[in-house]
Amino acid sequence: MNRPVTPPPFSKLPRAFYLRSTLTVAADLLGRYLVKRTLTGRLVGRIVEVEAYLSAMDPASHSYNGKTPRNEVMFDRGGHLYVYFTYGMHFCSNVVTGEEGTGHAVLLRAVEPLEGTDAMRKSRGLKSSGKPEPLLTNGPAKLCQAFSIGRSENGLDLLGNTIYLTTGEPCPRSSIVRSRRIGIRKGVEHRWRFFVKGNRFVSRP
DNA sequence: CGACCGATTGACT
DNA sequence: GTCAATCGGTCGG
Repeated sequence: MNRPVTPPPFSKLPRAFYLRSTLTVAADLLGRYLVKRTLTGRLVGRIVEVEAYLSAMDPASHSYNGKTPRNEVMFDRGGHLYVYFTYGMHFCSNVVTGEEGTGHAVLLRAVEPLEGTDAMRKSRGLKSSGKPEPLLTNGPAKLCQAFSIGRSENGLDLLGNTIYLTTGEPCPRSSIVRSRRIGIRKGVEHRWRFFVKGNRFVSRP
């Protein structure tokens, strides 16, 4: 077998990708591929929507009040996965950015399913049908369910071989839309949400 | 400890 | 548009 982990022309994003400023990373995440390797195959999705959370300057961020048992992964070095449980039933996943101790992260809000869509449908509890549908992964908790991302994935290093991001198809700046984040009630809200213009897999237009 | 509540989703008026 | 589901994290007493 020995099938390559990242078949050309896609390669795993390097540590340096995640160590840049959070807003830069957020915008640059659009178009990249989220990959999860499982026992039965790969799950792949193209990132089309993200939100940045900026620690001490951001009342809406879990890291606003410093490190706690729940958010400690946010303070890891950039390139780790922060997964949290919310509303008693949902998981959401973030990419940690910046140097160790900063507490910044980018929430993955939506991806376009590219590979492993049958497994995603099964994980989502949806009936089989033909083409990939936005319902599979057009929300932060939906994509976690589709990719089976939960407590055991919290803290994973994205430079490992379980879950990682690849170069994918970087989104041209002209196709990036910036808006206020969704569902934020604390503090004065910022335009720290980024999504691919006109993409039908985005959670909300 | 008890109380409040959330970076959501899906069902429904 | 409204609203309940459901429970761990966080904070106040």
